[in-house]
Amino acid sequence: MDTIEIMKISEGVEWAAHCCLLLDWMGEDGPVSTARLAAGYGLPAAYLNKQLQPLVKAGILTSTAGKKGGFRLARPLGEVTLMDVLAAIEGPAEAFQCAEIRQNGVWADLPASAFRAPCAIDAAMRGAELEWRRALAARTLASIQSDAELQAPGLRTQVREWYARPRQ
Amino acid sequence: MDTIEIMKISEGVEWAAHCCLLLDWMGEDGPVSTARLAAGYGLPAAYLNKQLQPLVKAGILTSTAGKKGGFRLARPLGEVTLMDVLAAIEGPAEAFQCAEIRQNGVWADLPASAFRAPCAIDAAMRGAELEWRRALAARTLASIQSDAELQAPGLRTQVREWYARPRQ
DNA sequence: GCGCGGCTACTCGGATATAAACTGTCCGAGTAGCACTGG
DNA sequence: CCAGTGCTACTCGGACAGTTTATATCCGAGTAGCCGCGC
Repeated sequence: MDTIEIMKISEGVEWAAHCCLLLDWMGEDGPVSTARLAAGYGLPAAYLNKQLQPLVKAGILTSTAGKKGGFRLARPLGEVTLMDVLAAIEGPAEAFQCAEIRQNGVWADLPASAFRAPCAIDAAMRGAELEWRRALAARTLASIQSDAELQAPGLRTQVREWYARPRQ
Repeated sequence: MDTIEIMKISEGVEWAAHCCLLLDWMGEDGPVSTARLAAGYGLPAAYLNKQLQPLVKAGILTSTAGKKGGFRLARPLGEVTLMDVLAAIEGPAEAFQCAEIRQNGVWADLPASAFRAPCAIDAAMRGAELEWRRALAARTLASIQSDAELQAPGLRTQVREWYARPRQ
């Protein structure tokens, strides 16, 4: 087994996005607890809870404690982008971090003016990453939900029925 | 200190890109050993060697052993893109890996036809990532080198002089 | 003088430790509902 | 019957381990140059 899977985005991003969609579908029924969310996707409940916490801090979800508590959307899905979800979990830092190694050796003797302009490699990487972030920011969870419902009509009621049915 | 720096791209990518540029500048002087490359950027030599190995396997560099051995560019910088370098080191896998968690719980009872279409979240993430990869593939190392030389004219000769000068 | 053989120094390449991050689990503080009690 | 109060069950939130990945280092196989020797 030699599966290469590096530069991986935390799976928490996928979990969080799915949960946001589900929270919208279940929105009228009040908060949904971590246990129920996890059951709906076959995920470890405690870890899912840990992954959703940053979304609360980011203002995407609200959490209520107590007997009938759980998570709820803090704002409509149309105002939440994939970029918001990813930034909440993975952090705002960029994927490529230039260490300015050019200043360590060969270029150490160059005048400081040579470093006014950013490293050309860094600039190119940042530019490409910006494209990525722009595409993510242009995509709201509402549009994704719309796509999902288009692929499988009646998804909303189906989900609500599944959750209404008593779990074994 | 709580600096968030996740979803990080391996620093080997930056090292490799810089080394490719330098190998082009030094191209006429024969192979450049890991030790000299590392000295030029203040990097750990053994680890840099480890990072450059995938570039050899990817056909970007060629390595020659022996007394005056080292690394050399396998093809001109105009035929090497940032995407090539990143794919060589980080692997060809995509950053976002959809685990299809939708099939685990709520949607388990849906007919198989509902899963013919890919997960809407996965589709959106892949689309954004594709933009990123496209931008990286459009950028050759030659164009980056051109930018660097534009910012600091005479860089080529300066680098060659630094390497010609005996190290202390 | 010239060719050849052995030697040496240096190279890459992979196997081996160490540190960091991600993944997963557990328990406690706190709260909202609810039942009970007294008026 | 109704309001107040204490209790209980359930929630999130953060503190605590296990496992994979990234980082760093070291040593061996192998090669190219070079020196010395013999012809």
